[in-house]
Amino acid sequence: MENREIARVLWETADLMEIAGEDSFRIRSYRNGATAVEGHPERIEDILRDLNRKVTDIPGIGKGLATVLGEIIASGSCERRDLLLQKFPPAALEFLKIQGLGPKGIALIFEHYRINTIDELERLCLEEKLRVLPRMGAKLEEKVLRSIAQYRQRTSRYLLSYAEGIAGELTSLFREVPGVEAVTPAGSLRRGRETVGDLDLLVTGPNAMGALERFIAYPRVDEILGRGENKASARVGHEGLQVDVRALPRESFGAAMQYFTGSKDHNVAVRTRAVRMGLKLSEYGLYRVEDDTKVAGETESGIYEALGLRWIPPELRENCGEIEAAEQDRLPELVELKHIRGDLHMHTTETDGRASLEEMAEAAREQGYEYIAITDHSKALAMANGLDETRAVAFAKQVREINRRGLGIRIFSGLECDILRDGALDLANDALAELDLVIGSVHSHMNLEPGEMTDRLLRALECPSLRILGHPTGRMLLHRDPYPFDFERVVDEAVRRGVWLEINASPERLDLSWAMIRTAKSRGARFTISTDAHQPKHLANMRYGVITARRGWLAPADIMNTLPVRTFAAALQKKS
DNA sequence: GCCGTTTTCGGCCCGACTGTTTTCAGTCG
Repeated sequence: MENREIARVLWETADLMEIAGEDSFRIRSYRNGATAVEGHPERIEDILRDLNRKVTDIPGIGKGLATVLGEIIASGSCERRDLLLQKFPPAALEFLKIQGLGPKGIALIFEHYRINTIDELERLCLEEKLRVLPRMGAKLEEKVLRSIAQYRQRTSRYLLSYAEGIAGELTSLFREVPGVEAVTPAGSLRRGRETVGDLDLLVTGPNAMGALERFIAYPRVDEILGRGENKASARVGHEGLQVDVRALPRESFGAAMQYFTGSKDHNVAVRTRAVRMGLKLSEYGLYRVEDDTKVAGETESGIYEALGLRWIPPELRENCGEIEAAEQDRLPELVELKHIRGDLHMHTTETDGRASLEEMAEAAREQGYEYIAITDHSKALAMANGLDETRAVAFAKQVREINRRGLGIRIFSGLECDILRDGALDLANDALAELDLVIGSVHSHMNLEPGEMTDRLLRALECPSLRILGHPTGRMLLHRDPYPFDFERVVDEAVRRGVWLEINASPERLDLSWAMIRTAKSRGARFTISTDAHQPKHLANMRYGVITARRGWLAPADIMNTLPVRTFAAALQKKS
C-alpha cells in the first residue's frame, strides 16, 4: 500500500471525526500524521514489516497512530473510521467539499434529515428546508446550491499529478508483459493539461493484447466498463479515474498517438489540412485519397512531416497557432526541466514547512540546482508563524553567514510577503530591502470586487522591494476559482516595474494558467517557475511548472531561474 | 493523539468574515 493511500484514509478519518464532533486536538494529530505519512520518503508498509524499525521514529506518529497504520495496511481501513462510517452516510465526506458547509453544519443536517447523496442535499435547499434549522438561513441555501453546481463540474476531473501517478503505475505494469514494446499515455495527460478527465494508454508490440489481460486482472481496477479485443476500459483506484487501454499494431502507433493525444480542436485543424492536400488522416494512418495508399502512420513525426509541418510538442496542441507556427518553422524552443537552475519559492520549519533550511538546501543540491531562495511566510499568516520585521532581518543576516560558510549551493534570502487587503505589503520597506528576493502573494480577502482586487495588486507592485508576484490568481485546481481582476493591467504594470510573474508549480495550483502565461508573454512579462515546496519531496514538482510553462509557449529566455547563478544574482540587483 | 518534560500531564494557532444573531458560532484560510 502506498503512503499516499494510507494518508488518504487518515484524512478521511479525521474528517469523519470532525463531523462527529470529536476532540479537535486528536483530529489534528490524525491530520499531522497524514501529512507525515504522505511526505515520508520511504514506504510506511516497509518500515512496519521491518522488525528493527519503528514508525514512531517519524515525527507526528506516536503509539496510537502506529496501531492505526497497522490496521490500515492490513485492512485498508481502521476501526475508528469503520465505526464512524456506520454512523454517517459515506456521502458525509463529499458534503465537506461543499463550500459553506462545515462539519457542524453537516452534523446538524444529519440530525434532522436522513439524506445520503448530494442530490438529496440539493433538494433540501430547493425545498427551503435548511433555513428552518438553527443558525441556517436562505443565504446559506443559496451558497450551498452554488457550491453543489461547482462541485459537480469539477468532480469529473483529476489533478494532472494524480493521473500521472496512475499512468506511471500502469505503464510499468504493462512493460513487464513479454511482447509489449511501447506504452504511452495520450490525451490531456500527454498534453500536460492541469487537470485530466480520463486516461488513455496506448500499447504496442507483438503481444500488446497481453497488456489488456494484465490490466483487467490488476487489483486496483475497481469496475470494468468494457473490454474488447483491442481495448479495455475500467475505473482505477479509490477515486475511480477512468482508464482506457488500447492495443495497437506498430504500423499505426504514430497515427494513434497523434489521434488520441488531441486536442480535438488541434486534430480537426490537422485533418482539415490533410484533406486540402488530398490526404486523409485517421487513427490508423495518413492515406492518399485517390488510391488509398498509406503515406505515414508508424511515427507521429512522420505524419506531421507528410503534412508539411514540423513535429509539434503535445503541450502546444490546442489549435492556438501551433499549426501555423509549425508550417513556417517558427515553433518556439520550449523550456525543459534541465534548463531550470534554481527554485525560488519554498518554506521551512521557520513557518509552515516541514524541513529545515539545511535539509531543503541539501534536497535542492541533489536536484542539481545551483541556487535556491528560501521564502517563508510573513507575519499576516499568524497560523503559519510568519516572520515579522525583526525575524526577517535576522534571517537575511543568517543567510549571508551561511553563504560565507558555503553549503554547496547558493542561498538567497527571501520572503513570501502577504499582500494585505489594501495592497500594502505585510512588512515595512526597510526590512524587505534587507532580503535578496521578495515574493508578494495574496492569501486573504480573495473575494474582493474585481476593481478592488486590481487596485490592490497594482499598489503591491509599487513596493520597491517586490520582485515576484506569487501564485498570481490564487486558484486552487478543482477547488477554488481564480479571484477576478484586470489581469492585463496588472501584467503591464509588472512589466513596467520589472516584477516577474511566478508560475507556481504546485500541482494543486499551477498558477498562472497556460493561457494567462501566453497573454503575459505577449505583453513582455518575465517569469519564474517555483515549487512553493513545504518539504523536500515537493521540489520534484518543478516538472509540472515546466509543463505549464511549455503550454504557455515559454522558452528558457523567458524564465529567470534558467539563468546561471551569477547572472541571476546580477538580475536580482537591478530592477528596471 | 502527539510531544516533551517542569517525566505521566497539560498544552497544542488564530484572526477575519459571514450570516445568523441580539452577543456569537461556524467556516475559512
